[in-house]
Amino acid sequence: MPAPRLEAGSSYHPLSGRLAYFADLPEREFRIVQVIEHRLRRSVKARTRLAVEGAEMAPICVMAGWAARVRELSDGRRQLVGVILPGDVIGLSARPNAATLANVVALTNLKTAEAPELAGALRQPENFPALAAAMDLCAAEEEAFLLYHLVRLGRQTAYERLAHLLLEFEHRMAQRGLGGDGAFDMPLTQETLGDILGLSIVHVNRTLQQMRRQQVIEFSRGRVKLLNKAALVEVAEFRAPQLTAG
Amino acid sequence: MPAPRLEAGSSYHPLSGRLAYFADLPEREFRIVQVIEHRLRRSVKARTRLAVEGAEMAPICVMAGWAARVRELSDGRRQLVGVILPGDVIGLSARPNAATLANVVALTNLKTAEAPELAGALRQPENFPALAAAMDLCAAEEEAFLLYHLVRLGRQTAYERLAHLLLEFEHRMAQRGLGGDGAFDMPLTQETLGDILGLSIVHVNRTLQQMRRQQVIEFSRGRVKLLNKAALVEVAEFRAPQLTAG
DNA sequence: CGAACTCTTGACCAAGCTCAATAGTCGTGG
DNA sequence: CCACGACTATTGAGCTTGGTCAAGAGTTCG
Repeated sequence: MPAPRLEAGSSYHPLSGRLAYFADLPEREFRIVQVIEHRLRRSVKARTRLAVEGAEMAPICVMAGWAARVRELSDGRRQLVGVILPGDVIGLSARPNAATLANVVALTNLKTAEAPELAGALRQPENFPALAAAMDLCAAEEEAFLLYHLVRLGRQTAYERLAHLLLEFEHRMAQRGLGGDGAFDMPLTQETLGDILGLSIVHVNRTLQQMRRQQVIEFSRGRVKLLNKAALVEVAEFRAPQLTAG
Repeated sequence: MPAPRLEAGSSYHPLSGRLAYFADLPEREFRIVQVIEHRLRRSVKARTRLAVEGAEMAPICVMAGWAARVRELSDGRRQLVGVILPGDVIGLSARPNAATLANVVALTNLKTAEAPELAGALRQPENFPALAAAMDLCAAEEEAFLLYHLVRLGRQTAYERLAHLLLEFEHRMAQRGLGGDGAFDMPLTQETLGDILGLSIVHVNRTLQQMRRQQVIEFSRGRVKLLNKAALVEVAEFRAPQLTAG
């Protein structure tokens, strides 16, 4: 696995990057996030199972590397039902004893940090109003991405699916201060992209080639550059999630 | 639209049927549910839009009829990202000002009842512990169904998708006291099934015919009977969601 | 430096789509 | 209560997107 490339500034702190996107945290609440980000990080090897479907788990924040929620069929087919980027938290639920709904596996080597404070804050929103609100918005955004995923799989062509997925990744990475200007690290194999997009590895390859030939993307050694974002937005009908009413 | 067929007993009360499945509500909390169920119901015509993406909305319980969460592409392709059955509540969020994430449309004529009390209970779980817990489980179950939906669309064949969907419906309908013995009302056109399953109307038809020929299902005039549930479970790899740890 | 992944490309195949035509159903208005 | 119009279901024919199989070339890491 390629070592995570480090961007300027906030990239070391993807969790606070993400939460800051959703709410302005007052000093007292921000300190909780800092505690998590400075906590000793655990190294996790690629392919390790981080969570088991049906089991309970304590909240963990992914600080570096990518992971995914996975469902598998008995004959080996598998579908990634969610992609977890640096700054995402897994095992976070307002409800104690919540069962995890899908296995979670590390797609690359990871650095993780435990984050029990976040579960606590979620259960006492009156004490951590901004933090709880930001986490609620994170949860809503995750649901929005699930809906994106459904539309991609149900009604879009391979080309549209891939374009839409890349735009989602670009949006999410930029949000947490990783990448910018349409460029970001995407340490995924084409096989993994296939398991996300519901496509065969061969077809993922051909679709990538087509986008390269048309000069709308670059993608090599784990780094993506969107060369013609407007064209991608157009074909994929991508719109960033709109989470607040008004 | 066919008039909703009425089953024995709790079918008039799909909301309490559903909540009772998840928690034993003490008298005091159950009364809230009864208030909602005896409230004057509003008739909603098929195809009416019940919620608009990005807008805020007050909680509404569907008491009879089916609805769906929908995403549409500009060229007319559409994907139903969730199916709403009697007893399901839409617009329920712990967070005030929550934007709806997808349009909601009535698939049949509906009877609906406003349910603001549920939002209140969700925000004061200490006052309504059983009710809040039941609603949390409902929300978890809904997420589990979203994951089912992703696997169907991403990695299953048309036959498997349809089998899996029918089993999900059977499970959900039985849970709220509608149908039983593998039979239930499903007032959906084949076009709608296609928009759920990511298939063309023609292919839905052929797949249904195949199942009928094999005598694993009956489906006519809005009523489904699963004649060989074991076979369906086997091909679709269906497992009812497991929501609590331990 | 070799083993194990990963990517790439060609050739062929098939699940599922589109188009088209016909037959049934259902709800509504007269 | 019936007839009409609008949906809805069914079926055939031919096509396309994306899958499978296979083989070779790059990478990467121990």
